[in-house]
Amino acid sequence: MATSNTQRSERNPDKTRQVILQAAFMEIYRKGYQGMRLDSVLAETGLTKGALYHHFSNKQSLGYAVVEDVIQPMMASIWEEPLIAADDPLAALAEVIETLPDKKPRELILFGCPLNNLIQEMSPQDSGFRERLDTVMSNWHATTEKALINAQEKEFIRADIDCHETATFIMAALEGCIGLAKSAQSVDRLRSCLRGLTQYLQSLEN
Amino acid sequence: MATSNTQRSERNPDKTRQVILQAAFMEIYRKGYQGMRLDSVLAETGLTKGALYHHFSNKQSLGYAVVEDVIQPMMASIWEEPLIAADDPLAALAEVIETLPDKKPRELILFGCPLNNLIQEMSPQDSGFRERLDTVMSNWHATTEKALINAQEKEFIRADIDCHETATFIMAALEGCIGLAKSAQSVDRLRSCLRGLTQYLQSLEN
DNA sequence: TACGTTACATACCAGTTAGTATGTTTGTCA
DNA sequence: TGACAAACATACTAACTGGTATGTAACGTA
Repeated sequence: MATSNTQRSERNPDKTRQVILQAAFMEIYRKGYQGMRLDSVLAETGLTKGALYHHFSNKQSLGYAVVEDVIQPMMASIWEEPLIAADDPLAALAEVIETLPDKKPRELILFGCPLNNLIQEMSPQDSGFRERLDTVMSNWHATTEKALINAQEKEFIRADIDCHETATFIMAALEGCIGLAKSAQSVDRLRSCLRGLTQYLQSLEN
Repeated sequence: MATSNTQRSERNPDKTRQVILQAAFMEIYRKGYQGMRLDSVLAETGLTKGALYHHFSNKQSLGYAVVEDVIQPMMASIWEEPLIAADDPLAALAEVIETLPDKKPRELILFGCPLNNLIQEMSPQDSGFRERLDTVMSNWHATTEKALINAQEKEFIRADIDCHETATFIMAALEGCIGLAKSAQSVDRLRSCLRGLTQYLQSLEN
């Protein structure tokens, strides 16, 4: 009964799994899925092949797990939580977008959006990735659309606006801004580009 | 003196180089630079290692050449030529954007934009790629900005618009739309998303 | 406390892939 | 026409990389 719960490293399979997932995520974020090397992931965690292949059946399933267990919750925490119960959903949306460069400016400019990176790389090549990534996109779209509908009901934005289509465009424009900043590797360029998006958001106002 | 100029395959180094470049471009377009295999390129062309390493010093320089000699001219032909001398630059811009899904719908949805793909994959990893891709982006931005300034001078769009920033946002939004369509693999979704962009363009009008 | 299972570690393998060394043919030019 | 360089082809290698086979220590459990 004397289980040492001091999160030390005696034996903790759940934590081990998370450690692998997190390291794999960072490697994929930096090098892409195809560029990610299992050996690099293991070197960073201090674990070995045995541990990795105990928790994941192969490289592909590790990649899938990164989408489902890392990227999906990450997107939810960034978007769902701030938007779900905001008084002014449009303002909340603009707030999230504008403060994005402040969170992790260096990583965001260097490596872009983890979700978008994987979509661009893997969607055409692997249907398993495509379906999982599409699910994350659908969830994101749903929360964005809900926020817009909510804002429309509260008459913050015009009644003639197609919330479904607008949500799609906002997502696209945002990913586009982040992606464009990557070629220039400049925070200023990111902010400048995002200003165009906030202007667009303003053009929706009632 | 009897050089058979019937473009047959006696010996034609320039053509050989172009054949390699074109095959490499398609492989990169489909699999990414890291996913592109020299053997696949050679298999498609019917050539061998000797030919490839005679024209290019290594994989990297082949990748660089694809950016400079294939992607750069491709972007120029799509953007510069239609916009450079249009009577109504804003309408011409909207025209290019709207007709984009009609050109190569299948490839565009499956594999996205060749330029954006390479930026997202290679900019963080290889400064040689980054600089060359940034040059292409700068040229594209210059022509877009010129079109906007031209439209502003002809009073097609409002005088208070920052053409530099707006050009950046248009590029970002367009790449975003194309990228988003990839996860859904749907032409409808691309068109729907582009409608948001054309709406934005309309909001610039005088 | 013996036993089986989980959670790893270690050692190794086979296929892939960029790159090289060398040979051969074609065109050019003195 | 003979020599020389350009334009390839062929054969090979070394390193990487995902995956496997096997061993072992921790943990729950009857």
